Amino acid sequence: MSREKLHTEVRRDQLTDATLAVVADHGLRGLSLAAVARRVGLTPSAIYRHFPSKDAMLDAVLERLRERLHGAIAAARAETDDPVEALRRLLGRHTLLVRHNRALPRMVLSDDYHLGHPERRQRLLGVFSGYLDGVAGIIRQGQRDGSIRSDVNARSLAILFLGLIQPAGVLWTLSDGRFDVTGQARAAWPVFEQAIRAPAPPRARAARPPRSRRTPS
Amino acid sequence: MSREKLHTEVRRDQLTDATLAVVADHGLRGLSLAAVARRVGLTPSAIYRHFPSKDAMLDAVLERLRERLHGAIAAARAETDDPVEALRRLLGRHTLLVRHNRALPRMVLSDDYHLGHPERRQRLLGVFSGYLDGVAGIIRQGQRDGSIRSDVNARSLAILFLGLIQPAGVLWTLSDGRFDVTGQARAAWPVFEQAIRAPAPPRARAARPPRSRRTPS
DNA sequence: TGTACATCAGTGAACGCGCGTTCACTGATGTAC
DNA sequence: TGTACATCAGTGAACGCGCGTTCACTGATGTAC
Repeated sequence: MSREKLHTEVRRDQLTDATLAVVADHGLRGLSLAAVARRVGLTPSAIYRHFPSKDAMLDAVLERLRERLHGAIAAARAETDDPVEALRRLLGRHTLLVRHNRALPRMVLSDDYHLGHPERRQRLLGVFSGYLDGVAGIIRQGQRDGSIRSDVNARSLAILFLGLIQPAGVLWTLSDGRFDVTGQARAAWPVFEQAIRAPAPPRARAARPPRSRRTPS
Repeated sequence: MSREKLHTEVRRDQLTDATLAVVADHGLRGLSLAAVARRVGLTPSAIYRHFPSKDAMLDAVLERLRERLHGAIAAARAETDDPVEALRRLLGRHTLLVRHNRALPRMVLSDDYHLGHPERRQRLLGVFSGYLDGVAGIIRQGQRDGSIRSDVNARSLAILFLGLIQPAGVLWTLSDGRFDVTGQARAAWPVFEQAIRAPAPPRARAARPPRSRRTPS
């Protein structure tokens, strides 16, 4: 057959992409070296020229996802100084990310990926925590400048923010793309925005606490 | 060895329980007939006396999860007439459900379970939708009696409700039970409650819209 | 209450399959002279 | 610019393994008489 020979860095990139594509189409269960190799136009055994094992290849894939997630946060922060607006943009970016990387929810949520690999679960938890830290950072900025309520800790609000996308992402995956993630994000955002805004604006009109009957204990 | 012979209904129950336990401990990837059989004290081939295939056994497991999820909704509704209070109780029940059924998030979220089985994905989506319908039902009741805002459709709010638990459940799974799901639910609930409450109470004080700068288009 | 028999939940050996991985090899590519 | 050689990305056959499933069988259990 005499296949083309390419440098290992190029192949590593191709293989990582192909892995993401296979996972997007067939899930982690359907991820075999044969499927990845087929997509790139190689023999399964050729993969071992570029990765020492299937696990190592999956690690490279996780690293790529980590970059994209953290990139979304950095981009959202760079675009504006208003923390609430940054969150709104991050929501949009994250929604796009999920839509263009069907493999993302599959890999992050599927236990197959990390069960039995304690160090990998640790890494995945790290990616998750890193993302939450980024969100919490934006929120803390808002709490400092008074635009975001301070009576709930930033981390809890960050997880709540994740709740804007995650269930929608799951529904989107389950419905095979028929569920309207973007629409859900658009509908849910104003509710979230209103919920996190600081109750009393700086220019006080009436120092009345929010309408909730129960005061947080 | 002369194992004890039990009626097939009893064994089916045992096998379903054992499957949930194996999935909880080792994930769907670690779910083998051998592991399930070992847990019950049987030979792998004995399972075929009670289920025609591994898939059929998994279907029975999903049915059990469906019952528990829907049971939580029914119980929450039965306990109170106040829709907001019903949601609060449902959150508590759902949290408990996740904590006692580690297999629940694993099976519902893991694509391994449904990828390549279109009819099963359909069923899973049905379970999901059924749950959301139940939540949306409670919300609609609140929208009718004026306790829950009507400017956002009930289904979107229901998905937002799911967002109270799902990311926490994922973190809980990833951290192997170290993440405090209950605490997160407790912190997030007041924010959510306040966000969904109808902006203007019936006894009108001032017909001013909420503080959001952007009006929903 | 005892006996004869049908039922059916159990066993264990064997199967075919797909998988990740290894290994000896090939031959294109880049480099030193 | 040509030649000789080391490097290294490719191949394909073969491996061992675990898995779901089948099958002939066994023997306990429940029932009809």
